[in-house]
Amino acid sequence: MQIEQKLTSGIIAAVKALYGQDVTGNMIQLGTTKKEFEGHLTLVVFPFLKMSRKRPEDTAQEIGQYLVESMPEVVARFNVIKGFLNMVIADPCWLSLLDEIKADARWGLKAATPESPLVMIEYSSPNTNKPLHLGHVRNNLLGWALAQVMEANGWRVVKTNIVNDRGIHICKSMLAWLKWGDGATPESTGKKGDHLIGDYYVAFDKHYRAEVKELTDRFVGEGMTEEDAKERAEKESPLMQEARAMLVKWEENDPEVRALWKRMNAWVYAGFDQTYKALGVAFDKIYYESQTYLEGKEKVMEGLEKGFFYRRADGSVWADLTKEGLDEKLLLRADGTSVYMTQDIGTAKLRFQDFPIDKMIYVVGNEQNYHFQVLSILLDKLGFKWGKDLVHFSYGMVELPNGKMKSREGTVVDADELIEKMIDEARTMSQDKVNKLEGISDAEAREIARIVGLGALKYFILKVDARKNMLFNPEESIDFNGNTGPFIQYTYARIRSILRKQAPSALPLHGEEGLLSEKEITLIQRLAAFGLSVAQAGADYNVSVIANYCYDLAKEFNGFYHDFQILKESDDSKRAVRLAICESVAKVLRLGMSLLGIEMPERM
RNA sequence: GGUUCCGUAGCUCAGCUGGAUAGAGCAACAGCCUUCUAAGCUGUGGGUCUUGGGUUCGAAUCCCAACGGAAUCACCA
Repeated sequence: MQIEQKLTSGIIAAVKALYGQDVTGNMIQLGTTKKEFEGHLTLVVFPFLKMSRKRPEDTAQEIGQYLVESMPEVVARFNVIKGFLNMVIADPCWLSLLDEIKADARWGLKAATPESPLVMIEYSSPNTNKPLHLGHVRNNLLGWALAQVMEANGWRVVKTNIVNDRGIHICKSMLAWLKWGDGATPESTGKKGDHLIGDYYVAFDKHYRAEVKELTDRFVGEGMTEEDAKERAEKESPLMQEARAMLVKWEENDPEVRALWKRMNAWVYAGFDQTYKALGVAFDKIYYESQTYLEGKEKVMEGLEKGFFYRRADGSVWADLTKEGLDEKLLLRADGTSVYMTQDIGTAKLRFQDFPIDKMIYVVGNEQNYHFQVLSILLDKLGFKWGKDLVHFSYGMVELPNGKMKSREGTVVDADELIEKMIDEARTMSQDKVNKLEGISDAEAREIARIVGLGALKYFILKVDARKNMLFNPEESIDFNGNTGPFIQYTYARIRSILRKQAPSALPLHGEEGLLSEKEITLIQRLAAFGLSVAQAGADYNVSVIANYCYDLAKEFNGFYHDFQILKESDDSKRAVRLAICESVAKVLRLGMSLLGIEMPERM
């Protein structure tokens, strides 16, 4: 950083001295010099041509000359190609920069203070009627990583989860369990609670569809059209009617239904906790929809009084958003019960009571873009200061080679199974390389496989832009070579192996010419840029920036590792520099990957 | 139809706050382990950046339009 700053003020002085004009910071375009040219930093001089009234080449030449003369300790020499001024930065600058990086344990990261603005991030938000799948995995990993990135940008962060623990879908599982469960529990079956409940949800669906089909056929036999018959069958299905009756009982606080509900939800939570723990995600505050779903009404009534909303003849309450280019949106049904939107308003109210929120980020799939567009307008109207600028961190779907995941067709990729499979594959992989893990206990080997397997999975998901739909091919998607989590972990493990043999010593800060190679300077330059990636990831809500940064750094380091000796370098100064680079690369890789929630193994 | 998002190598993706000859990985082929961990490194082949206009000294990047794909437009959540 410091080098760019020095250069910037040097350039401002140069233009002033040469052309007698003031330049603003944004006219100064300093970039990394392309590999095929000599130099480290490049100034684009086109913006200055109007001041110099000279050809690009001459302008660049003049500025370069001025810089070399005025600040030789920074700009050692330069060359000009068209309108580009390529500058070679003097070695001592790089050395002191490396020293700075080495000394800072949290290089590139900002720290929050009690006065920092507070951002609440909602993510995960599961239904309690079935286990988590790959879509949830993407949500959870993104939410966690985003929280880390915001923290690294100096925000105070509250991670929250709104659990959808009530509604007809839960009743379906409950009913199925009562009918066909025969008292099965996680203990009696040895099944994870969420999977057990999921099984009954599926069972309900299966029976329900059979029932609907049977009824439809009967109605068709009685002369109805296929379409009408199906509609009637769905309406009259005894199973569905039973489920609805159960929901009514639940809302009436029926002790028996409530007791069963609590019992079954507890099983699911135990299961979720296990999956969350395996994924390495956690929450600061969990809200339950059963406790919040009534909260929104008051706010809606308030909006009604203030004339933001209106009431229809049947008593239902609506928001008219046609002026905003959207539709009219229902907020309260005619019977006074709330809908999804109302609940989100209520949750917002509770959250604002609990925390002094400056910014709210919802990590929710892109199928709900419209919902959040509306929610933002409504919260703004209702006076939430962060409503207008709420962020819907909208991520794309995970698709399988044959299309979308569909629970009905059994094409859902289960989160627990996937995690287990990744760890197994990492284990198999490392067993092919026994020589490396010699003398390692079985427990350690398992821990490494866990770190690497999860690293592969997490990196695979987080390296792509969250907005895009992504393809997951169970057979070939998750690799351990190339642009992958294990590649970066492996780079880290190799460095750690070196550092175990020799710790870095103090740097020679005024090395003689030729102490640093171009590869080393490139690495220092890249290390220095970590903070920029962190800032960009935070500003754009784009965690993939961090993943790509880590990959580039690891790739760059591997080239260096291949070409240069480190421990065997006989020149003490050179060895000290190389060890410092090793240590710094390892540190920044660890920091970067930890923003993604990816752990790093000391060996693998 | 309205709204939002996406379109870059055979495949999966970077690059998008305008800058030099558009980059990685996978897959294919050819090399590199008696030397710090080969989950690595090096090389070869592979591109009308969907198309057409516009702005600019300069466009994959910004603007407009078309085409192609996705999501959504529920008294489900």
